[in-house]
This record gives sequence, structure tokens and C-alpha cells, in this order.
Amino acid sequence: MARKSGSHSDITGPRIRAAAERLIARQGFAAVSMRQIAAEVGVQAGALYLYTPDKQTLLFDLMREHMEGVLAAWEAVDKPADPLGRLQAFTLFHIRYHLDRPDAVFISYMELRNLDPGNYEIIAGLRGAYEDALEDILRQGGETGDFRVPDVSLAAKAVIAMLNGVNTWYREGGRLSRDRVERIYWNMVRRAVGA
Amino acid sequence: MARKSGSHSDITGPRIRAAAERLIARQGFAAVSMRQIAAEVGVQAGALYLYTPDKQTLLFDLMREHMEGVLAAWEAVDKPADPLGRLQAFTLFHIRYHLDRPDAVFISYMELRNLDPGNYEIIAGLRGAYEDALEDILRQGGETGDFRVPDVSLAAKAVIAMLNGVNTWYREGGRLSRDRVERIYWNMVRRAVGA
DNA sequence: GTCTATACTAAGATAGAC
DNA sequence: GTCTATCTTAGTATAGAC
Repeated sequence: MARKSGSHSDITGPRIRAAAERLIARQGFAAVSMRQIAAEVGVQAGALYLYTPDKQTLLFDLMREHMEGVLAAWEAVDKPADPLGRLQAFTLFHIRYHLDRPDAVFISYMELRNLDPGNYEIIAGLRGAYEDALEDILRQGGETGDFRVPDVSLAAKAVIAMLNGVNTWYREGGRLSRDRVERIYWNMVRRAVGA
Repeated sequence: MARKSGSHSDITGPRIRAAAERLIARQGFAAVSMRQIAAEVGVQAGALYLYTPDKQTLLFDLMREHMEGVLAAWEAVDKPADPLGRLQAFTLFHIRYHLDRPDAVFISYMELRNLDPGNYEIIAGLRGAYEDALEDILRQGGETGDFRVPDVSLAAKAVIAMLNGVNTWYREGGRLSRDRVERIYWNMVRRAVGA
């Protein structure tokens, strides 16, 4: 495709999103200024408004893309038919996908309260859809007798909270390898649901 | 004690902290202005500086008081000698204490990144001390054979993350009573550590 | 102890030149 | 597509009156 000289729209857009993601994850949405994001990209603040109508939309787009990405990636996972296998697939998928995207995860988790009401509803809906995927597995396993979960909704919330915790402390090259962390957590998840 | 007419230092101070806690929990530290806190209390913004040297110290004091409160309260709990009883006591204590203070919990969890480095170290140390208390229980139970935890540090983090999750969704008067939630979570914790 | 007034800084967003 | 310059609003914090 031909490109006008001096035009960088195909590269600046993604760079703005990447810079915003990094900065918001570290400092929080309200504490990050548009000037700061612009400086990180190497443009002036005004130039950002060629790529987003306002700061709120920038945050919303980051969160929506992340949540849609999680859902699409889980859809694409090759899933065993039996509940235990599915739960293991979910556990390993969740840990890996989230450890690969710490900034996006952190934002989608911490900045919910900075979304406008309409945007909040949409993101909350996407989060609910992801939780539903886990609930379905737990319900299926309850019916087959593979799991013993007195309350499917609570168990799903507990498992996701436990797995999300990994992101708060795991550091590449630390005491434990990813594989080891995954095994230990899978062991705890399995036992927590009475498998 | 004699009090000057028009003096409200004994009441305004706590009211400022209460208002700051409420507002910061809902909107985030960076998004809350000193004017907003003052308006909530019914004074002018300048008057806040009679009670705190600056906004950062106000945040730090809220977090320090909360963390010290958690530690002191856990110290004061009547604890069984056996690991299983201790773990149950910890689980029920954690859920109850945290559900009673949702705003303080939320802040101590979400606003770590808004602390100045020196203040961060202090709060992180207090958090570590609380986690240590749980690690001690798990280690003891591992030695007696009551629990099967391949990694005490990971298990402690997993349990605390799971329990913290309750605060994100529990609402008084909702589908489940506190007692029922406590029982279900205790069941999951117990199984997760192989008891 | 609190208020009014304000100094100072920085924010989000826009207009118009290039 | 980007920059410079700027409008408008709002923030933290302080000074001095009462």
C-alpha cells in the first residue's frame, strides 16, 4: 500500500496504545496525563487526538480489546471433553495468558471504577462471560460427580481470584519456573473443587 | 479538658479520614481532590492541612492504620493449637474482618502504587507480616502431616488471594449469608491445602 | 480552628500553521 | 499527520483575616 511521506498512522496508533497500557498499569489511569503518553511515543499531546476522541475512550478500548482477546483465546483452546481435563485446560490457559499480559490484566482489574457507566456495563459483561465459561465446567463436573462444589458461582469466583493472584507476585527468572507454578496451582484448584 | 469555643479538632480529624477513605475507595486516590474531601466533611480545602501535611500522608496513614489494625486483630484472636483449627480461625477471621472494612481493604490493595517509595516499603512490610502469619500455620500443618502443601509461600498467597476475592462481590442481604459464605470458603481452603 | 483568597502548576482538549 | 500555541478548568498547597 502506498503511504504518504511523513505519515505514520499505521505505527503511531499501536504505539500510543502500548505506551498508554504501560503507563496506566504502573501509575493508574487518573495519574497518567495525555502529555506523558505523548512523550513516551515521541509526539506532542495534541497528536493523540488523531487516534482517540478522548482519554476515557483510550482506557475503554484497552480494556475491551483485552477482554475480547481473553474470550477469543479461550474459545480457540483445544478442550478435552471431560470436566477434569477441561478444568485443567482452563487453569493452565488462564495462568499462561495472564502472565503474558501483566499490564493489560492489571488495568482490566484495577481501572473498572474509572470507566464511564456505559463503558463499565460492557466490560463487566465481558468479564461475566469469562466467568460463565468456568462456571459451565464446574457445573458439568458437579453433574458427572467429578467435582464436589456446593456453589458453582462461588467456586468460580474463588478459583479465578486465586489464579489472578499469580500475576501480583510472579516474576520471570524468580524462584519458581512457570511450569512449576502452573503445576502447584493446578494441584490446589483440583483439590479446592473436590476433584 | 477545656476546649476553645469553635474548636472541632477532636471530631474533624476522624471525619476527614472517614471521608477520604470512602472517596478514595470509590474513585481512586489520584482521582479524588482535596476539595472533594473537604466538601464531604463540610469544611474548606485549606482546613484539611491542619490535620495532614499533604495528600500523600493522608493516604499513607489510612493504609498504615488499616494494616496495623489487621495485624493487631489477628494477634488478639483466640487461636487453637492444632494447625487445622488455626487455619480455620484464620480463614473465618480474614473473611469477617475484611467484609467489615471494605473501603480500607480496597484502598490497601489498590493504592500501593500511589505510595511514595519510603511509605511503600513500610506498608509492604506490614502486608508481608500478615502473610507470614498464614505461612507459619501452613508450615506447622505441613510438619505435622495435617496439610499437604508443596510450597508454603505459594499456598499462602493463593489462600489470601482467594479470600480477598470475597470482598469484590459480597453484598449484605444478597443471595448468601455471611455464615454460608464462610462455610463454603473454609471448605475450599481446607481442601486446597490438602487437609 | 476555620475561612476567604490566591499563588502556582498542570490537566484535557482544540485551532490553525506547516 | 504532527507541531506549536492556547483556552479552560481544576488541582495542591499556602497566607492572612477572623
